[in-house]
Amino acid sequence: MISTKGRYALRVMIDLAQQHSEGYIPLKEIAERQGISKKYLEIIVKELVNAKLLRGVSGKGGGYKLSRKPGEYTVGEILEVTEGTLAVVVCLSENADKCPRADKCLTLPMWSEYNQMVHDYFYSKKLSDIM
Amino acid sequence: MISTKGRYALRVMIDLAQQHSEGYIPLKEIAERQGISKKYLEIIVKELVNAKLLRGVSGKGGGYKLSRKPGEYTVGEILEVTEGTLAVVVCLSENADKCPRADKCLTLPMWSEYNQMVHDYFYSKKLSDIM
DNA sequence: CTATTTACCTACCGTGTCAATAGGTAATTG
DNA sequence: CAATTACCTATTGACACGGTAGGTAAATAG
Repeated sequence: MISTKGRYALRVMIDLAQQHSEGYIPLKEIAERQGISKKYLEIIVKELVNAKLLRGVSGKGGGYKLSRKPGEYTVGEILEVTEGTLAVVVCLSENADKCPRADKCLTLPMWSEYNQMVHDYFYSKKLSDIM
Repeated sequence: MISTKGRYALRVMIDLAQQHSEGYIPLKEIAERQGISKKYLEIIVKELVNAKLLRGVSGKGGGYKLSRKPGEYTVGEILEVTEGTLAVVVCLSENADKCPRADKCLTLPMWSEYNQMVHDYFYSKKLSDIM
């Protein structure tokens, strides 16, 4: 299940996409507009900055801003930053050590197919598609 | 992410499907064949029994058995029993109270579409498809 | 140069779930 | 009666979720 963190991140990104080309937007404004605790958003936004999806500037007149155009973000990459992974089972996550049962595992093909489906869905959806 | 519980449940169901029409299979055998802790499987199997997906019989000669034919189970219902829900966001889970933002929520349509996709995938996949 | 505004940083907390383990009781059969 | 099996009730440690609290650093306006 997609957690609050991922869902909030997406809403922040959409919010910023809508204010795009208006300079830096303070988090306070976003939090109020979205009705989300600013304190909690700080954590989320920090991760988005670390991943270079956003740019943040301190001080008066500062705030946050998309670092690309809305059409150049996929929903998948936004979710992956905040959710850690989009993998649908642990065996298919990035840093999983090869399962010894993999060869004979009857369920693995299904998980792989499902995983692919989920990946394709979110990586073909652009931020600009949902604003 | 699908938890160990759901993945184990599926493996138990497949195991039993393969031993189908061989009477009741003791959990000990399944646990050994699958290389999963029997104690932990007890918890999972209990839920499957409660949901009437399996029949369990105590005593010598007892064990577990599918209550239907493998082709009559969907992967979706098996996962739903053990995972609690298949909903991809909390707003779309069974017992969620209507979100006040629903009308204007820009992300909801995407979650709904995604939710539908996941649901369709797992409910169109039969147990007999993955044995 | 100072006050204000903003991001950024560290720490903490309560609750719940996951993945098990432990140690029984009840039912059924040979 | 003995053996086998399911079934039941805890308990545990680790960790993630969804926050809150309170501070420091940077940048700008005046």
